[in-house]
Order: sequence, then C-alpha cells, then structure tokens
Amino acid sequence: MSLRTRRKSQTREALIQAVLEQGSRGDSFSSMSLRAITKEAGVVPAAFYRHFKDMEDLGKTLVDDYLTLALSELLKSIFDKHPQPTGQISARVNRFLAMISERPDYWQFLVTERWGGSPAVRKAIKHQVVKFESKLAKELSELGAFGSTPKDELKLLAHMGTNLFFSWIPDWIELQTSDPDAKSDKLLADYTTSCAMQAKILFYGAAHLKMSTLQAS
Amino acid sequence: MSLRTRRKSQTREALIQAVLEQGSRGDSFSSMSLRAITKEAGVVPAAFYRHFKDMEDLGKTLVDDYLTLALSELLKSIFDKHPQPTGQISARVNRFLAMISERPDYWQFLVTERWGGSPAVRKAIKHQVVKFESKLAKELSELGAFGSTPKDELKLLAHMGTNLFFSWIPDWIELQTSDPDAKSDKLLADYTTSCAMQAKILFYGAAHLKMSTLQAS
DNA sequence: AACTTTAGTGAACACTTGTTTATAATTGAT
DNA sequence: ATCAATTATAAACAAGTGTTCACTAAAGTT
Repeated sequence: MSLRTRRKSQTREALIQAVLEQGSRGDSFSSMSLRAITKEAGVVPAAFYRHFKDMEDLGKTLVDDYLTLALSELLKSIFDKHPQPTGQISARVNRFLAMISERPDYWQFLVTERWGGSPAVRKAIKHQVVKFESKLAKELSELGAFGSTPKDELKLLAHMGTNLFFSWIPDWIELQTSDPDAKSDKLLADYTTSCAMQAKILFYGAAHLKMSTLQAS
Repeated sequence: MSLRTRRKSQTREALIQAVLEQGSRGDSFSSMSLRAITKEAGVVPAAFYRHFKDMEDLGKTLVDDYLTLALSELLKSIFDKHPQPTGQISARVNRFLAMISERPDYWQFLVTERWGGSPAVRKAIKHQVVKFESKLAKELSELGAFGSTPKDELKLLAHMGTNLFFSWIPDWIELQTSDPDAKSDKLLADYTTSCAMQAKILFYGAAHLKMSTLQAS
C-alpha cells in the first residue's frame, strides 16, 4: 500500500468517524451537513469530493464497510465455540451488551438510522439486517434446542430476536454514558438481567409453542 | 370559540400536518426546515412564530397533543369491551394494524422519531411510550391469562409487547403504500398472520415461563 | 531529474436557512 | 363607530449550505 493511498484512507476514515461522532452527540444523519463533517474531520469542504460523491454515498459506505463488519463480529462473538454450559442465554446476552459497549457509536448509528431520514441509508441497513437475521437463524438451528424447528419458524424467531436485541441498544448506551456515579453498577447489572429475562421469554415461547398447529387460538 | 382563535388553530393544524406530510415522505424531523414547513402549510415563514417558539416546540406539541391521543385510542380499540372469544390475539392484532392504517402518518412519525435526531422530541415520545406501557400492563392484568402474574413481570411484558408492536409498523405501512397491485391482498394477510404469530410466541413465553424461579438457566 | 498524477486548499457562486422588523388587514371589545 | 389586539405579510439580514474551479504541493512514475 503506497504512502498516498494510506494517507487518503486516513482522511476518509476521519470523515466516517466525524459522522459517527455527530451521531453519538444525538444528531441524525439526514440533518448532518457536508461542511460540518469536513470541519470535524479537519479538512476543507472541497476535499470531501475526493472520497465520496455526496453524503448519501458516505452513509452507504459507512453501513456497508463498517456496520456490516460489526454485525458479523457480533454474531461471531455470541456464537463462538467456547460455550459455557451454565447460563447459556445470560452469558450470550452479556456478550451482546459488551459488544455494544465496545463501539457504541456504531450501534447508535445503526439504531437511529434504521428508521431514519435517509432512504439510501435505511435501505442499506435493512439489507444488512436481513442478512444478519439469516445468519442468526442458521446459528439457532445448530443450537440443539431448536434442532427440530422448521426453517420458516426459525426465520421468524431470528426476526423477533433481532428486533428484541436492537431494542436494548439505546437504553444500554444511555446507561453507559450518562451515569458515571456510584449507583451505575447496579443499574447496569439490573438492566442486563432484564435483557436476559426478555430473551428467555422469547426463546421459551418459540421453543414450546407449536405454531403450525395453533394457528387459530 | 371565537372566529379568530378558530382560524388560528386552523393554520396551527396546517403546520402540524405539514410536518406529518414530510415525515410520510421519508424526511426526518430534525432535517425539516421551518421555511419548508410554512411553505407546505401555505403561510409565510414569519407566521410560524405566532404559533410555536421554534421547530422543537412544534415537535413536542405534535407528540403531546396528537400522538398521545392516538396511543390511548389505540389501546382503547384493542381492549374494548366487545371481546370475541375465538382468536383473541389474532383479533387484537388485526385491530392494531387497522388502527395503524387509519393514520399512518402519525405512526410513521412516532417510529422514525423515537430514536431520531431531536432530543426534545425523543424525550417527549419516550414519556408517552412509558405511559402507554403502564396502561398496557394494567390491561393485561385484567385479562385472565395474566391474572396471577406479578406486577413487575407484567411491566416487563408490556415493555416487550410495545417494542414488538412498534417493530411491525414500518413494514406494515410500506406494504400499504407501495403495493397497490393485485398480489397485495395476500401480502397483507400474510404479514398479519406473521404478526399474530409473533404476539402468540411472546405471550405464550411470558405466561408459561416462571421467571422468578428460573433466574439461572 | 523531469513529468504526471492527485489529495488537499482557498475563494467564489448561487441558494437556503432562521429570525427580526415594519406594515397591512381583519376580528374583538368598547 | 372607534379603538385595540393580533394574525399574517413582505422585505431584509447575517449565517450557513452544496458545489465549482484554478491552484499548490507532494508522491508516483518514467
């Protein structure tokens, strides 16, 4: 990799990080201005066009080059092959929340823009979420408890699971950032167990309810 | 009500509707400009200040004066006292989706701005959603199946239910608006049964999993 | 060493933004 | 009928927006 391309990808990175930074401050992508992004990246507005066609292009790149990776690494971390036999669900929920804490800016952006104001970004996220759900369904099928569950039921469960997991993210991030006092440890622990309970309710219901036979209840 | 106040509330309404209109077109609230709103409302920019202090004020008013009502009417419609004994869950899910179809602009705004770019609107929505969850928990407690369920478990279930219901809204609205062809009827029916299944999974899990005893599983 | 390529600069552009001001027009009160 | 109150208007303002263009300076190539 040449020196020039290395430096180029450096400011490119700075532009991406500027978007994530502003997202972490509560701004939505569609309300971010190109000029504000370049300013935060420490570069002149015109330099933007050496990297992206426009803001929409930047948003899609952010989703496809960064958030996609974060999503697949999340899945890897949760379903890796060092299973702790006791407390399976709780352990995985802990891992999930720990992954969120590592890069809160990524997940903040994902949650905010999933139903946000930029159609292109929305579409890119939707595409990645669908892929995530498919991989999650496959992981669940290899889990034993859902070995005999039909494929389409697993897809539905993965869909519900994804929505459930995403619903934890905003509150979890807010707990992390806005409570630096002494009580926060207990608050974090409480929220973690609450998430674990939610996951247990969902997976218990999916495992024990015979959907195909109870269509009229 | 005097003629003047009636006309005033008329343009006030026009401003609110302009926001909902732009929201239905896919724009996020934080990216809407005051000028564009007044233009769509058919009024000059300066007239805005006769009604609201700024856009943030408009957003909070929209949530507190309109969406709050929509939320409580939704609850009323779902838990009214003409219960159909057969297919309780399916029937209520049908009612829910029908309510969404009546004012898709309201629900679009609610979903988009729930994690959107305006802190004030986000906070206002959060407040109303918490109230909604409380009322939902109370309704569930009077439902028979959850008569003996502890209060905090009902709160958790109401929380999960609210998130689940909200997760249906974007896809449901998109199905309604973007598919005016012949196959759409089947698509809508399929999505409805999918939602009903999701609800059954959740409520079955909550009703049968003894949470208090299974904290370590 | 000479030449080409290119990431980043700085100035300029036409346009939109939120907000203020004085003014017109109409309703409500006396 | 007269006067006060107030909704809406039109014009103007400074500030911010996306985008273009000629340019500088450094890296890559020959």
